[in-house]
Amino acid sequence: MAANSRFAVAAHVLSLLHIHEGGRITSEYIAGSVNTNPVVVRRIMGMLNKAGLVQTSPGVAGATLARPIDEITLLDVYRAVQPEDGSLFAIHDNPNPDCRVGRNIQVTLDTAFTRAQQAMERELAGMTMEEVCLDIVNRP
Amino acid sequence: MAANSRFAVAAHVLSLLHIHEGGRITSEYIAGSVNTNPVVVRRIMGMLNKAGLVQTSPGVAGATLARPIDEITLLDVYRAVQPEDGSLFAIHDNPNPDCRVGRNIQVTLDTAFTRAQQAMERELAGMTMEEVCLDIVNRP
DNA sequence: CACGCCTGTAACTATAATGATCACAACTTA
DNA sequence: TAAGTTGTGATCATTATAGTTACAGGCGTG
Repeated sequence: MAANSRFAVAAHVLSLLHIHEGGRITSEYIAGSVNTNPVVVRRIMGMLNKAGLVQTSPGVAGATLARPIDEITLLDVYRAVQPEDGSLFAIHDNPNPDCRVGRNIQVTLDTAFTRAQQAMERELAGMTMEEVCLDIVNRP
Repeated sequence: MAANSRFAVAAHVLSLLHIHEGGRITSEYIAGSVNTNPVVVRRIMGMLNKAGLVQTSPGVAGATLARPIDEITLLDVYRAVQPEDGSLFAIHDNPNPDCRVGRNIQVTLDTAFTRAQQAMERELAGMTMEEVCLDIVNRP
């Protein structure tokens, strides 16, 4: 469970909120669908709330989507639940500045890694939660 | 240090091997440039060896590139040092099969996540270690 | 208004990945 | 043979994540 499944859980939560729109589903109900603990759901809903994707109110069940479902991209969801600096790849610290490779490797790799990450993010930005929900309801 | 910097270290190692081609650099020398422990370097060289990117011999210093530097892509390097199943994003286990969302979320997200990962990998596949080395030596 | 339900959070635990380090067997070469 | 090197197992510290308990505070219905 060290792998980061928050992205997937967040997409799951948003799908449920959309499909049950109007109703009032509790974190306990959502947790039952995700198969996890209600607190985990509330934590992720908190991140989605901070990111402006949903609106929640303390004490009242049933968060609402803060935006039309077709205006929430997977990139929005991904970024909402990434607390770190958002870098997909890490670069080792303090390479030897007395070595030409050590001196320049960080800048060089940062450029390359950024390109790769942006390609991934462009793809995520091209998919919306509406498509995800449609795909879900069109399956048996 | 939980972030995975093996990809960056592997690129660093390959750059050193190319730039010092013909010479015999030890894992200790490489570790000095990377700023880590020689054992860490040897382990990563072992993965590069298994992936067919370098050739090493027990007891003898100075691994050699197993392929021309311009035929080693960053995707090759990335894959060489990813021991896991290679998935960029994790999906939570055992969602509730009695719920339409829980029943289908895994397949749906797997499709979307695969698309994003493939976009990233295509970008990595478009960059070679030759370009990385050129960029390094062209810097002060 | 009182009670019950729900959210938001802090605190703690368990698990896993990673990197650093020590130790040592096996191999190469001078 | 001796020195140096690789390959690898074992251990430890650090960190991220998820699961869980506990509880303060908000909300709404009776």
